[in-house]
Amino acid sequence: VRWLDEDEMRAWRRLMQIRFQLMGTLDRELQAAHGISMADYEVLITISDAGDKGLRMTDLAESLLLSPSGLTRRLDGLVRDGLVARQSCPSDRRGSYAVLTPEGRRRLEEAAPTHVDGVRRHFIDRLSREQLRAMADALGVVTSDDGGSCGQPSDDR
Amino acid sequence: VRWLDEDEMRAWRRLMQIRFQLMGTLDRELQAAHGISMADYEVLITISDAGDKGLRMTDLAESLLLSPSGLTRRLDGLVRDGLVARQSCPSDRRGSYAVLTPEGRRRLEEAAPTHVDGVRRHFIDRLSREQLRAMADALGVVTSDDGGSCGQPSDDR
DNA sequence: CAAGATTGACCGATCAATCTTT
DNA sequence: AAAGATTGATCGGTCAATCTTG
Repeated sequence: VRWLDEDEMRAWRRLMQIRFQLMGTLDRELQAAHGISMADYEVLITISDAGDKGLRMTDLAESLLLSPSGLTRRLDGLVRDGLVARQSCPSDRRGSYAVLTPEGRRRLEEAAPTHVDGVRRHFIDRLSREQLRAMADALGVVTSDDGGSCGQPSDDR
Repeated sequence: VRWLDEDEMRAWRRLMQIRFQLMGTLDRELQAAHGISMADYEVLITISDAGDKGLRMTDLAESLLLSPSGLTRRLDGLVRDGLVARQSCPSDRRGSYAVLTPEGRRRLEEAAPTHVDGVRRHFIDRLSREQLRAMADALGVVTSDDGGSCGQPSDDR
C-alpha cells in the first residue's frame, strides 16, 4: 500500500474538515438571521430555480441528492410551515409538483442575501480569483465520473 | 448584494457536491469490502492515533466533531461489535478511556489499505502535485479561523 | 407490471435532563 | 457546584413495503 505523504494528507484532512465547518457555520448564521436551515434553503432555491411551474418530486429529490422518502419528509415540514405547496399534476395524476407559496418566495428572497454574504465571507472572498478557478477545476476533476456512484441517492448494490 | 459570478458559483457548487459524493463513495466501498462505515473507521483511526492508552471520551468527541451523547452512541455500536472497549480511568473515576480491542486493531489494519486506496482513486491521484498543494493551501485559508463557531483548531502547517 | 409518491420501522445524531465523582 | 459521561425524547434521514395511476 502506498500511504499518503504530507501534501496528500494535508489536502485530504482539510477537505474532510471543511465539510462540517463551512456548512455548519452557514447553517447557524442562516438559522439565526431568518429561522431557516441550510437544508430548507436548498429546497427553496432549487424549486425557485425551476421556474414558476415548480418541480416534480422525483426531479427535486435528484437535485438535492435525497431519497424519495427523504424528500417527502423534508417537504412535509416546509408545507406545514406554509413555504411550499404540493400541486397535483393534471397530465399525470401519479405525480405532483412542489411550488413555492408567496410566503415561501418572500422568505427565500429575504434569506438569499444573508446566504450569499456567508458564502462570500467564509469561502469565496478568502480566495484569489486564481485560487478560485484552480479550486473549481480541481474539484471538477474529482466530482466528475465517480465510477457511476454519483448523482443518485440509492444506487449500485 | 453582490451575487456570485460564474467562477464563484462553479467553485461553490462543486464544493457542496463533493461533500456528498466523495464521502458516499468511500463509505460504500469500505462497507462492501470490510463491513465498516466511514463513521466507524474515523472512530477507530482516531483512537489508534492516540496511542496504546486510548483516548478520553471528551477528547474523542472533540476530534470527531461529535456531541458527547453522539459519541456515546457511536461507541455503543463498536463496543457491542467488540472493536472498542471502555476502560475506566483510575485517577479520575468520572472519566473513561476508549481503547481498541485486538479485534478492533485487526479490523482497522485490514480496512486501512482499502480506505487509502479509495482516497487515492477518487481524489488524490486525480490531481497533479501542484493542484494538490494549491487545493490544500486554499482549503487552509478557508478552514482556519472561521469565527470560532466550530471548535477544532485546524492542523495548519 | 412499472413509475411516482407516501408510510412504517429503524438508525444515528442532537439537546436537555440525569447520575456520579471531584 | 462543576465536569465526565449516559439516557430520554425527538428530529431528519434511509430502506422496504404500500398505494395509486399509467
